[in-house]
Amino acid sequence: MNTKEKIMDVALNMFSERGYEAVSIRDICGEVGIKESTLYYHFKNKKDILDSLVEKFRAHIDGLLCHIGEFNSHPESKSDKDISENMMDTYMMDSYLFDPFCNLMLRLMMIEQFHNEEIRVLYEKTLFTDPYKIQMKVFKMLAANGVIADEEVEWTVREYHSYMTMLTFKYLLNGDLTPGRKKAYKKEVHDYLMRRFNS
Amino acid sequence: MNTKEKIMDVALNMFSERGYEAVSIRDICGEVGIKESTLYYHFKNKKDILDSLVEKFRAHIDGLLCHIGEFNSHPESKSDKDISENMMDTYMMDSYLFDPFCNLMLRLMMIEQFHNEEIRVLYEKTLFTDPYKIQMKVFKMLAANGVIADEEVEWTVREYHSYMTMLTFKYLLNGDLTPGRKKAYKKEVHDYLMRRFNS
DNA sequence: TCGCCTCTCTAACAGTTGTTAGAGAGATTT
DNA sequence: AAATCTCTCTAACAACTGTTAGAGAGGCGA
Repeated sequence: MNTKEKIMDVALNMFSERGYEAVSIRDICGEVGIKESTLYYHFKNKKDILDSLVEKFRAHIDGLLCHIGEFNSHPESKSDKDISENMMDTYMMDSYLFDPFCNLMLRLMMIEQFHNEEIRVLYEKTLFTDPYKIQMKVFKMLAANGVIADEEVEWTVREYHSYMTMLTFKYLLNGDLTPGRKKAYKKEVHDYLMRRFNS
Repeated sequence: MNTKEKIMDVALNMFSERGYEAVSIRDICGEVGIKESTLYYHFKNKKDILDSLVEKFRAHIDGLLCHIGEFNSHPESKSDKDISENMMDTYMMDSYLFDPFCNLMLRLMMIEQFHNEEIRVLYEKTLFTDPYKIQMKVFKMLAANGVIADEEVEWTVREYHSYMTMLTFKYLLNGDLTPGRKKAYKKEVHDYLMRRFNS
């Protein structure tokens, strides 16, 4: 990890805990182990660090969404049962909520969205719009395979989406992401899936 | 509204948009129209403003929860139908989510919870634990009145709670609380209630 | 009228903020 | 060997931070 990456890593950790404005250049440099002027060799100003993080995040989720799209068009490798059990907790929200970079970016976006419209739009897309779209895609596929009825799709997706969103805010975007909270999240997801789709 | 109240009002508006640390004493005093030293006559330091807001919020929700408790013990004044339609969107979450003071406090708590354990606990209680408890109480009453089956109560509450929580984050705690977002929230609540309990 | 209480002011403090100019060290290219 | 490029440093800047000492003005009861 080079200096520029180290700066972004440290900055994200600090921004996601205390907010962008509350973190000083000296806080970041102290943690990285460089002088302030060195930071200005890699970034043109403080805002540039935030912009770079947002840009990196965009590229990151574009990659993930693209990967999910590919998976959806080649589902033959798995049985229907596997899809309903496995896909949901492996390929949908978890992949970008458990990932440390995405998780910290979401925290940062949760803080900054109130006074930064660009971040607000990205925040809404990442937590609400995109997951809903992906989940809709998956459930439509399940309906096409006869696993659930066509007319149930819309409200099944809405309920599923709301449940996962609530669990995300309650366990993954609440305080530190401790092993305990991760475990509680996984248990709740499992309990919901068992009751809703395996009974 | 006296000076102290004006300071708290302005401070809450600024804290809830930019976060506690990002707002300076001079920002607040400038907006209120007083000199910095005057602020220190009313508050012993900056942290004291935040603490006073949290204290005021605690008293505020205690009052609301108490009021809901009273209402629940005198339900005779309404018919069963009224309860299932009216109580849900009038007495449960809306009362403290639409209220401007509570809404701004929740935004502030959303920002500060990541580095303030006291606020994190209050945040979790306000958005997750308390609403779930209240909703459980209401649905148990509905079950006692034969409106829904006893064994359905737990998961009905879980689903209802998750749906309302998702809508809260999506519409009431996302960007400015515009009339448009308020209206969209109400429409989604109405659609959900119609489908889930009136079909 | 006197002193007291409540509230606001002017003026300043030491420390922190984002940012820049310019120099030096090491590696790579000419 | 000379020149260039990449990266880091020292040292400073003006503006801003939270906070305080102390004075002044208006209203109150004695």
